[in-house]
Amino acid sequence: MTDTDTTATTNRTPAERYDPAAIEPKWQNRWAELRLYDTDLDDDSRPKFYLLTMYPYPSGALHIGHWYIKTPTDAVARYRRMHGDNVFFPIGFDAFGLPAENAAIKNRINPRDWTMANIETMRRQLRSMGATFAWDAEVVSCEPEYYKWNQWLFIQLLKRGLAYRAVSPVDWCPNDGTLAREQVEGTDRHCWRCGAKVEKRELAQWYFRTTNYADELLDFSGIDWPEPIRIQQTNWIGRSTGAEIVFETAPSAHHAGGEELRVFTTRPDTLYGATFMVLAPEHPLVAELTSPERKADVEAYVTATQAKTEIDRLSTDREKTGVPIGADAINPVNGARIPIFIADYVLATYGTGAIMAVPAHDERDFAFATRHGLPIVRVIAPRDADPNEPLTQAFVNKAVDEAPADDRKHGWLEDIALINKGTDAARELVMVNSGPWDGKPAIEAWGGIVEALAAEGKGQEAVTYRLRDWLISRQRYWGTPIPVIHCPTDGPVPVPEEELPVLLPTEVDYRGSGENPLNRDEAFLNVSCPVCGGPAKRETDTLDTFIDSSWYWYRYLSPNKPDGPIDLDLTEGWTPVEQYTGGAEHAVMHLLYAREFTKMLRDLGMVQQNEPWRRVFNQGQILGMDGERMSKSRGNTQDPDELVSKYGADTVRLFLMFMGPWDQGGPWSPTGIGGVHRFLNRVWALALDPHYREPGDPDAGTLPDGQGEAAARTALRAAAHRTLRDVTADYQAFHFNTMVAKLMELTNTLFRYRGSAVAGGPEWDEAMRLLLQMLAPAAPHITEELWSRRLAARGEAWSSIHTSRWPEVDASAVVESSREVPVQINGKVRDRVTVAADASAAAIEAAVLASPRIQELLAGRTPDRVIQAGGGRLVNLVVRE
RNA sequence: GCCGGAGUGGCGGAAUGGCAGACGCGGCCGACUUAAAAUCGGCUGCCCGCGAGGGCGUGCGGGUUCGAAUCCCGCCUUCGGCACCA
Repeated sequence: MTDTDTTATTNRTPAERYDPAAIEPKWQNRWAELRLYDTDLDDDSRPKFYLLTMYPYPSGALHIGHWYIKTPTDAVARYRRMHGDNVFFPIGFDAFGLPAENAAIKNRINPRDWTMANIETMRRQLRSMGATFAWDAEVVSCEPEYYKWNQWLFIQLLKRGLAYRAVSPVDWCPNDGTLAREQVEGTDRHCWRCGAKVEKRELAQWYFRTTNYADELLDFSGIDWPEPIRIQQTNWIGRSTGAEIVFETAPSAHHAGGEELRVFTTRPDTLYGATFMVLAPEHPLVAELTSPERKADVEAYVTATQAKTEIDRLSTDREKTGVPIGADAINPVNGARIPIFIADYVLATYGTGAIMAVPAHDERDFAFATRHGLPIVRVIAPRDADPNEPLTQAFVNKAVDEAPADDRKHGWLEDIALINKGTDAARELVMVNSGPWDGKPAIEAWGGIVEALAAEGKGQEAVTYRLRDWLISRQRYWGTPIPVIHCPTDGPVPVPEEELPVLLPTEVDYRGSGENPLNRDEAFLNVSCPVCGGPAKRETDTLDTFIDSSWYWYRYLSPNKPDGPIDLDLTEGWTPVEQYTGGAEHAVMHLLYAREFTKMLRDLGMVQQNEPWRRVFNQGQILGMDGERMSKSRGNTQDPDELVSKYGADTVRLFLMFMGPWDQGGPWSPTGIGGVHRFLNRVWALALDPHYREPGDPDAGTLPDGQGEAAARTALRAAAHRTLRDVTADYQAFHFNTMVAKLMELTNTLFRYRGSAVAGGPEWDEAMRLLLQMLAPAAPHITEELWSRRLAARGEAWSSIHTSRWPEVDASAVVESSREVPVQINGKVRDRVTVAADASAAAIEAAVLASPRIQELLAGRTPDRVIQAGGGRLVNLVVRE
């Protein structure tokens, strides 16, 4: 802290210094006392505006990244209130999750104690932002009052058949149990905690039937979301239309054959070109079909596959490895025997876990065939081409490559349609090496072959998705216990609703391991079966925390409702949420899970809407100075408290908004925060002392050259209203950085007139009022202070600037009488001419041609063309050389 | 690897088919001050030129257009996500 007493000895300014430390707590307390931002959820007299920011994970202390996320959203809340909206802007904590367990194991404390202490710290820090959260509505997801309803909803979904149990593999460490992907380290895949080699283990786990909703999730109608998020979700869902085709295994020395092998393909038209088949190494028939002499190789390959991540397996530039299993399949259309392989580029979780390989028409299959010396048979070719000429690469579709880019995005079927429409790139493609189909147009084969198969019961059209059902089981302590009891007689039985919540035991001993401690908690584990009363075991898996975050904003509306998760009446009045803001890293998973969960809630009758949020804005992520993600463990966090004590909350808020576009994020750097602080000081100085003349400015107190007093008044008013027009648009579009820049510009303009004849006059006064109101949502404390002084000076009773009405643009103030037109010759700016604001095109052209500089450059030539762009905003003279 | 975003002065960024570099930081110069700090004002993309002025310039290479940071094609770099981090 610097000693501010020295100001008394300088004659810099007679006015009082801007001291945020004195102002900010004062107004924060005043707002709290007056309950200025409490939301009356039953007030129907004003438009409702539900503004939601992603509830934070209580990781420890707030860092600057939290401020980056929250303060612009708070500015929006304040901006909407100034428009008379009834704004609901709640906050809570996403309190279950892995970091609490990691901290608990490491420090031998209880995850709940760790979490609750962090929440306490973060609550205090969130208040210091001057944010207008509706704290009464707070939701903390690790409280039984909340997770009880996770359990209740799970049971409803189970009864509806939307939750089910299936076996699937997890990454498993013998010492620490199930591992998250981030807990598996290195190419040798060892455990992050103990270093042991990670294995796969098959576990029975719980799922939600997400895929039921796949088609509906592709439909974004009725919501207004940024296109990149919609595209990412659409690609994540990955709908493909194709066919399921039934192959049969061929008899062999060791095997009778005749098993069905179903494949999914998007290219049934290429069926005659299938020269081998590939199963996922995890395919259930692999063990059975493998011949004795291939067994060792196949098993080794299966084991090797387990050590690979899906990202590795799907990488298109990796060598396409695989091994034959010593069995053949029979192509249903021509009876050809084709060898069966396993290869890791085929995934068990997609389609049927098996493909027919058509190397001539698929790049991955082509690579595999080339590597393993398998035949490549072309079945589609241009009519005039030699069908048996060897291919150097997969013939995916030459016509597609030459088609206009927009058309190329569509699939094969559309491309064929396009070819038949006779586009420039169109070329007639015909079937070859395809028995009865030879010579027929390729466009007929796709549907025709599927139809023929269907007639014989050997295939049908099918749709498959990249999206998989949602695995909701977690082998962890710190989460919502799954309310199920496993009875040896009755199987898995839901816990009766009147016994909810199934409480998480408060005492927990990790014994230094990541293994779920619930597995050895005898008191928790041993229960009687709700059906037969016999001895039974409680489920020890807990729910994925993405479930907590899939409905918390509904709970905010009635956080204490004792007899159900959601208040239907309030929900109907207040949701879908008008605006949701949160990190871009959530563009797919959280934002998709929660959409799906909302649709399930709708099907349970808990809500009457299809989508949870009308608008979504993903802000960028603020990184540490090292360019890495900010985290306590990396030690690259910035403590906002430090900055707040030095500059005040208003400066920090404003600086975060000014840094750059909000959806971009970027590495944190405090460089430049002084400039924002200086800006607030200038606003302060203008408001307190309009007549002060700077001794350091030679022009202080004078009007700009050639500007009379009347013109100065008009110019001041025009600047204020133009700023209001632009700033309003910027708030609306979340362009906070340019919003601040425009307020700085207006401040600079006011500074130019400070101490002059127009300072303190009605136009000045209006400009000051607009400046304070425009700045109020972003810098709430300083504007409230200056507003209160302004009211006092005018002898008016106090009322908060934040309840004042957002001003209206006076369009007549914005219009100008003349404007400057840049003049280009062949696209290079060579001159500017001034014309009347309403000058006609002819008048502009005349003015341009009359310019001495332009005449000189034209040197007697007449322009070949005169282009007036944007209604005469710019003129381009085209002169041929 | 796949999907999505971004690349512009010394730095953060503005401009999304029409004046490249708004606004701010930093730097230089000046005013005020005994002085320093603070504050205020001016200049500040690069190159050539005393100057008037000219040339070059938005990651790289091509293209469309009277006109491209912006649109299209092909690359490069970087950030986010890839299903048990939240």
